[in-house]
Amino acid sequence: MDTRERILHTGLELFTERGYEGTTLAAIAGQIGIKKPSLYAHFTNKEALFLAAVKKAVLEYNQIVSSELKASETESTESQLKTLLYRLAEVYYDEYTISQFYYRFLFFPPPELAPRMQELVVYHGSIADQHIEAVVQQGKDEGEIEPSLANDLITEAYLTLLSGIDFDIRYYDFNKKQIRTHVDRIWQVFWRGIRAS
Amino acid sequence: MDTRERILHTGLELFTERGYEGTTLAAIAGQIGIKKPSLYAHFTNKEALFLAAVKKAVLEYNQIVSSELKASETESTESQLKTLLYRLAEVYYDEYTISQFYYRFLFFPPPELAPRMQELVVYHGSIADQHIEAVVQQGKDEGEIEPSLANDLITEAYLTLLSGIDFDIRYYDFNKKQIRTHVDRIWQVFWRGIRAS
DNA sequence: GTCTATACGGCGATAGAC
DNA sequence: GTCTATCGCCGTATAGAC
Repeated sequence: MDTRERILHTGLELFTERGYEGTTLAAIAGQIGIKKPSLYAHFTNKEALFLAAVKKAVLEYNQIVSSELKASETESTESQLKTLLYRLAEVYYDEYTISQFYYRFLFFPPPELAPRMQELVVYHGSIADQHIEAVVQQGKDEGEIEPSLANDLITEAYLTLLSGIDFDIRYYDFNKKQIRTHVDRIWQVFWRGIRAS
Repeated sequence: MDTRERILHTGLELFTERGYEGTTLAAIAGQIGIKKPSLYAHFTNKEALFLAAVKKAVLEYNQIVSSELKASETESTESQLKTLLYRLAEVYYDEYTISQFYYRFLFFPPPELAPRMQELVVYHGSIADQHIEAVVQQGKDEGEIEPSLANDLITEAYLTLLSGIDFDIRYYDFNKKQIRTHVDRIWQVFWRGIRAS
């Protein structure tokens, strides 16, 4: 990993933990074993460093989500949708820094940088949307899912469920095992809500 | 409102918008028309001011949630649970500063203050838990809700749905009308999941 | 309880040698 | 590309008059 990458990597960690104003350039430099002024050989200033970290986080996070979506196997629709919930929830643990950074600054950006950050954020929502709608349609074709419920309605509910799980992980500080149990439990209600009657 | 209260009020606003390190004492003082050193007549230092704001936010937020819970009327179980979702979601808009402050610093506290903050946070989860379980039980008694689903299972799913709505408001930047539509839509799936078959 | 004046440190950023 | 040295500014916090 070259120096620029090491700076971004450490920057992501520290910005995640301490926020934009709470993170000093000296701390970033110190953690990778160089001095503060050396950073300026790689980035024009603190803002540019931070925005480069945002770009990296957005790209990586979307890539992680995409790869989890693609990895879904050809199981039953129910198990496919449920497995996807596990996987996307577990991104929080397996890619802790990226996902914490992503949500921290998506929800609470430094006000003066918010305009320039929005250009960098490409909503992955639409990618997930399409994928889930396709699985839902497959579930209908196979007679597993209630045909009278519109695909986009089911997808919307599913994504809100996913949001809720994401929220709960942070709010209740669930560990990986607790999250599995949590997903298992609420899935019973959700599946009952969309399965063919 | 006395000066101490005005300081806390403005502090909540600025901490919410700019974070702990991003908020300066001069900015707080300036916004209420006094000078920076005057703050020290009311709080021993910045940390104490912030922790007092945290205490205020936690108390007010829990009070708001509690009063929304108590306000539920004697309608059908379905409409009662659905109305509660609207109300709790709309707290975000009606009490924007308090609820943003609450979640910002619950999820992303200044690391050095996290220990002292935890003492101040009393989870309102258990209050909501009990209330919702009672409504669920009532729904079973009246034959509206599927009796084979455990009360705590339904409550857990309901609260995750609420978390998801909270998350979506912030993530998609929904306005009040969009949130009503969103809740209406996902409620169809959730209700189908818990209603008596 | 508010003010002016000021101390003190740490911040982002630059200059210039190697 | 990294360093030492240093600048200028602004942050929290204190002293002491009114």
